[in-house]
Amino acid sequence: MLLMYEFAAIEQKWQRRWESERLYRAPDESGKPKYYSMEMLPYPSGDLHVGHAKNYTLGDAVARTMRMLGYNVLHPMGWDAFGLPAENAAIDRGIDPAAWTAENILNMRRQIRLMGTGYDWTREIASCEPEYYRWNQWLFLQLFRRGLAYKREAPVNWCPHDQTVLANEQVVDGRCWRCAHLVERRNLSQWFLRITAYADRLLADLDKLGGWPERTRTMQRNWIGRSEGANVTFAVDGLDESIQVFTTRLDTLYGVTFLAVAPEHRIVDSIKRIVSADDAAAIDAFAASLKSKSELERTSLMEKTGIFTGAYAIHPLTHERVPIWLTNYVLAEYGGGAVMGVPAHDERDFDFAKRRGLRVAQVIVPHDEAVVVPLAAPYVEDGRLLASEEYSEMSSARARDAIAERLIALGVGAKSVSYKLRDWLISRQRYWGTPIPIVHCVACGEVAVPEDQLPVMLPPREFVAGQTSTLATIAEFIETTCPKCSGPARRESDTMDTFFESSWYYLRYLDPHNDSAPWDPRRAAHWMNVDQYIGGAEHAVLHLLYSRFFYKFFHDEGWVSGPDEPFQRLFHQGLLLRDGEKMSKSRGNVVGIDETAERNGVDAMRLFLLYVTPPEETSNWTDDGISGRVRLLNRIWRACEPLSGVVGSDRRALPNAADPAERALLRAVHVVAKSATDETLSRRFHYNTTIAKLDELVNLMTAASSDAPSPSLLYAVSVLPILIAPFAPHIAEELWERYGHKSSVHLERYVEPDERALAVEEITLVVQINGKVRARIAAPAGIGEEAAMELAMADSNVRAHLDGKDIRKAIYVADKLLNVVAA
RNA sequence: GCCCAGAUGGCGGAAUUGGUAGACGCGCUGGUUUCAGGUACCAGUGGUGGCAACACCGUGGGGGUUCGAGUCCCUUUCUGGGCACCA
Repeated sequence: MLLMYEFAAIEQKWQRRWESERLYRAPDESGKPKYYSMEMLPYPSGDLHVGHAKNYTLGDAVARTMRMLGYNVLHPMGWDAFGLPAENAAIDRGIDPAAWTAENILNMRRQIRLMGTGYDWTREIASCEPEYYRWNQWLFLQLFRRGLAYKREAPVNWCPHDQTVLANEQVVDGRCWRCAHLVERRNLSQWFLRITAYADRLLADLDKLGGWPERTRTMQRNWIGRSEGANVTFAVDGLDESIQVFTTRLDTLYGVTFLAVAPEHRIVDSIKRIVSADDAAAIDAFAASLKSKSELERTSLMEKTGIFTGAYAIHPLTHERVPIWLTNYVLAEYGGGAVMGVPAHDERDFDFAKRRGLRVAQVIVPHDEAVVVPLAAPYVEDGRLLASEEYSEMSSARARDAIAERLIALGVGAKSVSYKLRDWLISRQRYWGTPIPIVHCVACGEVAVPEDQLPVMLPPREFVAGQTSTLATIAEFIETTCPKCSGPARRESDTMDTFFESSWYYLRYLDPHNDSAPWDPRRAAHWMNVDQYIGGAEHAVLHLLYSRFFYKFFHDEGWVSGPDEPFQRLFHQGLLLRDGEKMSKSRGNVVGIDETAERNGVDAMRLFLLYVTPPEETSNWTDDGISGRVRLLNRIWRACEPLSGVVGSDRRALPNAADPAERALLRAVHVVAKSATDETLSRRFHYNTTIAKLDELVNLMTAASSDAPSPSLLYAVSVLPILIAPFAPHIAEELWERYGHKSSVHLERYVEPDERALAVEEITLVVQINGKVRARIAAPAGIGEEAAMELAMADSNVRAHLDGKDIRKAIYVADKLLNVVAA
């Protein structure tokens, strides 16, 4: 009978024991250096599949290796438990979202344990629990107190399917990030967080984040979108009011032939009063036609349109009259919602001017051109100014400064910086979320719920299948009294964007049961920052930006200390596909955790996920692929288990060996140890190469097995469980126990790579002639150039290729290569 | 359109700093063992030629630097991702 590794019983046995012994608990006090390692917390949607396992297995391997390298590792897990899927399930089926969520958490916690992960479950959190969202509300109140949370009416993104507004970051290609329906534009009064107040710091501090993927930093940079330029004030002819435009190209100011204004601009109402009734009617009609269109529809999807208002602005320097147009392509929310139209030097203005027959006035020419020729396309580069009064002949760069000075002196301009980043809209017109702790009083206005009245509990409600509703419909929740004046008042009926909860949960893990503060700053001082954060790249401008904003706020408030960035190192794992396709229920190609654990075992699954590609790459689940890892585990079992009575702690000292095969075996052990250590400490996490080296080791062990095992084989067998513990924790633990050890292999120190064992005595000397390999000769390590040349010349193939040629020179790379240059 | 990352056997990948291209695994081919086997063991497996020794070709295409290039430079094609009227 072949000896087979009976994974099912063994894996269960150890998962139970780890749990009952709380093996992975991270004490707040320890003599060891701390290491905070975390994966993005999951939404409890139902079932986990092997795609989730790829993420958690990587994080687990990292945490386990760091623990075995001597760190006090904090590796927590929790649940991002508020959100729309639960509410939608509740509406579909007429059930309670809390119950649905609790059931899913139960199942997913079981599945995460089934993966053999080593989390500190004593720190588990769920964001839908009052103990958690109470602090969510508390943090909101602190933001409110500082003026960083405010309510205002603004054009916002409305998803007609999900029946709620969305943050800018949650609109992807003009569509709702969750349900992919086209987003509409609505003017609504909503709660915002003033993330723009932190725009400069969020941008500048990206440079500190050397441990982040460059592409993620670039995405955040682009999202924040800082532009340096100037504001210019254009008076409106016939009005006391003016229009301010933002431009980065002040050097083109003399090329302005029109002003383009968003139909939402404040000036429009005033303009209607000074133009003809026909013009006013046309303005209204144009504004109405764009009113509900989203930014995407108005800009990317539509051609440029616009109407002349009938009014004129006055150019601040030339005092010429400039027609004011309303257009679809000017964004109301950026740069003041008005643009100076310079068709000669801007693609968009050129396009619009051509369509509407507006004048094109060239004022910049390339430095090497003397004359103005009719433009077939706008000239958008810097150059030399023309037709610009005293600024003519200046370079663009100098003119920008000179014109800015003049405008400032005249009081009609100022240098200015604009950002694409907009304030974070956090109101959601949905039930299953954190209630915003504000009361609207007729007399007092917006009043914060006093902190001692937190949490504002999410009221229970009946869900009837097919029926949507929000907190606004629950009268006993809405109707209240004002905390200030005790007069009649109404509670805020919106709940918070769930990204609010996930912007600070990494701090709650540090102090999950604290009922007087969201966390103790001393704990934060000890554990922060997160040393390694692992999660998907899809959060690059969502969670990862919001969290940075929150953390900077906390830092300013003195609640956290040290660097004002939460995540020192970030790693994005790649997707996991199934046979080249995305896993999804509708395709029916989802590989579940349970069935995989049952068929192949968890250790095999973990090894496969780490082995198939480097972790940042998209990888592909195949049933054939995992069988290779099942085979590896069986080979490990057969190499080690029969010797379990022979090996014990006395076999763990590195033996001396003279025999080349034994030396190779010892070396293979330490090659694995070095690889695992290096891949972890370098944060490259390419455990695929570590496991390939493990394959080589096991191949050597299989070849070396005999009735009289050598000291080197016994050594390899005795330390193998330590080597594989981070990757295949169950089989490692089982072998360890069978060797007679009383405590867990996961409490052992990892095998320290030994230079003596890694040293090679014999090398392969590669002999090249003119760069082509002509011989490979075994040679002792440390051989000198002369001796190497002698060996090479003794080789018949080398001599044949050198026949009749003069040796010009030789390049010798120690212990590797000798290249003879000859002609 | 702009920005970023890639392209290596039938497949996933290895080669971290210019120095043996294809480690390791999957698949495939042949064999051994077994009453039996999707899960064992052994051997082979980039292409062409050759009994072999060996030779030539080979890391998307083209060019270059170098004694030597998957790796560096220029250019080009394709793939993936992000941004996309931000004035």
